[in-house]
Amino acid sequence: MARYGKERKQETRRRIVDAAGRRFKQDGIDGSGVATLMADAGLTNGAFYAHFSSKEDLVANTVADQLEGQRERYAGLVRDRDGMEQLVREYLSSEHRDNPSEGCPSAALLDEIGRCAEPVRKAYTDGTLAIVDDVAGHLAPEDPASARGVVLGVFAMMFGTLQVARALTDQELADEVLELGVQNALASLDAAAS
Amino acid sequence: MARYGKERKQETRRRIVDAAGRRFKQDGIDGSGVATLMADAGLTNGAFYAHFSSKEDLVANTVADQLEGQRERYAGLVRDRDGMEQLVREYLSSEHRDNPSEGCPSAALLDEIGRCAEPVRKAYTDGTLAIVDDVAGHLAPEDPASARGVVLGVFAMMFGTLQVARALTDQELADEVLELGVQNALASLDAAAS
DNA sequence: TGTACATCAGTGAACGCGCGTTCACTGATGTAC
DNA sequence: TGTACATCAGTGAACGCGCGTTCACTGATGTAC
Repeated sequence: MARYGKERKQETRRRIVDAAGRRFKQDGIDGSGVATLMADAGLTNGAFYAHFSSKEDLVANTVADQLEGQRERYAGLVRDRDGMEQLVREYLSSEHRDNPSEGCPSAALLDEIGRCAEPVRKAYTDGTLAIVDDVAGHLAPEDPASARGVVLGVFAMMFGTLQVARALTDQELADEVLELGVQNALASLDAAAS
Repeated sequence: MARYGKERKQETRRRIVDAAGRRFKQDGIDGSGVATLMADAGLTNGAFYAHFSSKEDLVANTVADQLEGQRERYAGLVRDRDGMEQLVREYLSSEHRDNPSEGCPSAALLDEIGRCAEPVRKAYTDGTLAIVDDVAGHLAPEDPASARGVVLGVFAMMFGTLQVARALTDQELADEVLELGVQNALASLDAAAS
């Protein structure tokens, strides 16, 4: 099955990383086995080690890829206040709450990432800071450095809020928490922009 | 080894739940095996099913117990503004960040709890609302119902902030995120109290 | 008071299963002649 | 142009191990006589 052009292997690797991103966010990192991930990607377990040196290596690459995907998703929204508001409202929506596998990796995996070894946390730190710097650069173009902490704080708030909304069995209360989160996030961003 | 008074079995159960709380917060729920938990409690694996019907049963009971422990810890602090500030500063401290096994179960386990079956999420919902109602009742005694959402929002923010601080490899940045979180939390609580 | 018995919390080996990882093999392809 | 060969991504069985759970057994105790 080999001796295709080298881009063929890259495409397969991409399929594995995409499948892992979705599966991790749905079942957790510890909750997703290598054989399942490979089946998701349309392959058998043995092929895994032609692409990654270990499961942890995949986790680090998947975290980086997921965050880069988020950054690109946000890039178009982050250019003006209306876009920022749309970002916040989409993030703290019942659709996002109910579809973790298509959503934000931080909301789905953050406490597990915090328990991972350094390479995974490094990938998380770099990927998150790339997003935060993007947002801070548009929010306060004259002083992005000082906006960085504020933006990271707003994201941290949104991560926790979405996680709480997912854990609560009282859906009405979860909806209320999301809506209050929207108000808080917008207020913080508006304050930082002025 | 039996035929002790019935409080003897309760003490053993308590040891298991305490050990599980610490171990879950350190290694995650999926990352903690029953045999390890029982060894932590000074027992062997077989005794587990004399106390719990399944691992999930233990998880639900441990989540409830951990949150009740948090509630009691907060009860003394929540009575005035100085206490509230102390609560927030201790929560968003580097000590808490660096010692998850002795800390808040929400910060350590929230995304995993969100993936659990209904009984666990119900235990989480009830335990968290007990804390939130305690705080809201002291923060706005004349209208606790309306403060409930605000307080839950502030806690959600603190959960996400501590998780981010744990995941970042840049400790200085993590410290900054914690300090900004303190400011945000206090501002929200003060606004709700007025 | 002393002895035989019933209780049942806790032991530790075993169950089938899925985990992460390894490896001998396959077979479709690009290349060399 | 046609054929033999080298490549290597992917296969699928197997590795040792720990998982959650079950179960026959143990032995310290409270109770009955």
